[in-house]
Amino acid sequence: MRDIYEKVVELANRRGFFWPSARDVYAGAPAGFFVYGPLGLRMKDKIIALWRSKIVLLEGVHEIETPNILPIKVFEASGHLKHFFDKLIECKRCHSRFRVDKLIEESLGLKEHLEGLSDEELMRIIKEKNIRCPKCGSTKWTEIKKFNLMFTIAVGAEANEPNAALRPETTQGSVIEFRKSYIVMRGRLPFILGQVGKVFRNEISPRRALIRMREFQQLEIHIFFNSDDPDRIYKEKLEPYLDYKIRFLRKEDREIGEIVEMTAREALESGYTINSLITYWLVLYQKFFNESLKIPLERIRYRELIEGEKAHYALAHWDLEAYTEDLGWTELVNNTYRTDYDLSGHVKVSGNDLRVSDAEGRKILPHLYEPSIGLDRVLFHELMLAYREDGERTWLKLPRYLAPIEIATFPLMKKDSMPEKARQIYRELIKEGFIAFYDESGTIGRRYRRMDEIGTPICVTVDHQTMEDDTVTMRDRDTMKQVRVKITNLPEKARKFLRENIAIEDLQD
RNA sequence: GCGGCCGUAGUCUAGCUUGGAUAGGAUAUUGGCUUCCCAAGCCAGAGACCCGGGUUCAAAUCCCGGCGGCCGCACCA
Repeated sequence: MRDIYEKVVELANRRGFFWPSARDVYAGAPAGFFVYGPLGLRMKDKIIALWRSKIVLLEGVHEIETPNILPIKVFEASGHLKHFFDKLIECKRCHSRFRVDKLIEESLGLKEHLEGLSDEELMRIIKEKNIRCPKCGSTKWTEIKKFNLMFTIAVGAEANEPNAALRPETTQGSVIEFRKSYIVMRGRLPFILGQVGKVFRNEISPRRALIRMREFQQLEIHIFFNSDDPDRIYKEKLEPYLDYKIRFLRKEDREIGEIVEMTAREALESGYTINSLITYWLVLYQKFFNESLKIPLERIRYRELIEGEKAHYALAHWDLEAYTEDLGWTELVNNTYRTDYDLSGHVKVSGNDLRVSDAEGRKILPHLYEPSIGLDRVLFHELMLAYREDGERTWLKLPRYLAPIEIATFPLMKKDSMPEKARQIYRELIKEGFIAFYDESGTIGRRYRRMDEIGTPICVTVDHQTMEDDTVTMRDRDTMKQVRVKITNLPEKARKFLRENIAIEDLQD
């Protein structure tokens, strides 16, 4: 099955998970922006809730919220400005494009970078040195084109020039608020901030639905730690997981594509994962994606990035990737060791001392390790991995606790007080905290299929027998099997079924 | 942004080559009949030619531009 991608996009659009923004009303609406419909939004909230319960709360993360708009100075300090305004030039013959500075540096064998030069100066070098296209050898070039990969804006009614930008990552908010957060929370190192937030990147060509968007959402953890003592706390925390196997695609294995399973102990002791802190978080996130988000281990790997692929701020960098037949390996989490790159950048540009005191009263500029989840990509992969069809029906075999509707209640027929009874059960389920849904339109079979298609794990049906003995049937989405239970036991049983990976038969009274 | 292919109801699609009268079908959806445990049937309703310009008596159809989609290249901090 190689067309699941398209089926999921179609289903998501048709049933209200997500769809392209503004397209129906304004035909030329730009790509890369998506609406989350009612079902998609619920599911997204559930993924966030799962992350909060499994990571944020357990790991002592202080979650904060920082603005989407930040002064442009911030991005000067973070290095984004320099790296976001690429100057590209295109070969007129073969249409290959190159970064102007790289082209000149590589053609002339220069070691010095040419960042300070103006467009005119760069063009003069290209003409004078007769620089050829590395691909086809032509010397005919277009003008230099600038690619602004950040959304800049003018804040203030009188501002004409851009003085701020939409953030391309939530990290900078955490970095510039780190010291304040540390003080108000009476922090000690390692000190952890977390953010759920929208970020904005002016991608050249957004593609593949939720995979590459211009506005998307990150779940970020920012761990600030003393680089002289990266094992503090984490040596003990890692202890129970030393035999846990982490799946790596190391840079030396990239050619053959072989994934190496390394125990946390091996990874740490060989120096590959640098310190206990990083090793622990690599373990934690692999476990989270496997055990909580239910992505099979064989579809998960950490891909080690090499020079040139790594972000400008990264000392070490692994992408947690997930495999699907349609999209291949896709990055879901950016795991970067950013050192003190960001903090020291802000110290330099702002002139402020951003160091904090440790327990012994020493001033420290902490290092930063950051696992950053691309939320939209995670949701999309959950849908792709859940998609099932067997010729008869289509269903989403989602982890039960991620389903946007948890339990549906139906009257078997629209008569004999069945609708009233089913509605009453529906209301009780809502009071019990379930996301419930009531439907009486169409035949019972059609209603089951509608729920299957959006991944609703349980369908409860009120039938003739209900009216006699106050029992209902509970139907399992995946097997279509039904058991009969007392209405009074329904909430408890449904809760158990949604939380635990048990069979419907185990709920029989 | 470049090259190739493409754009018709919510979804899938016929029609386009060779311009012509009410844009056809399937499915989903809404109301009614049927009364029922896995997308049954019948009746009725609503719903579309991506946007703009041009050629023409006449454009879904031909031409140009824009926007968007898919694949490849590039980009992906």
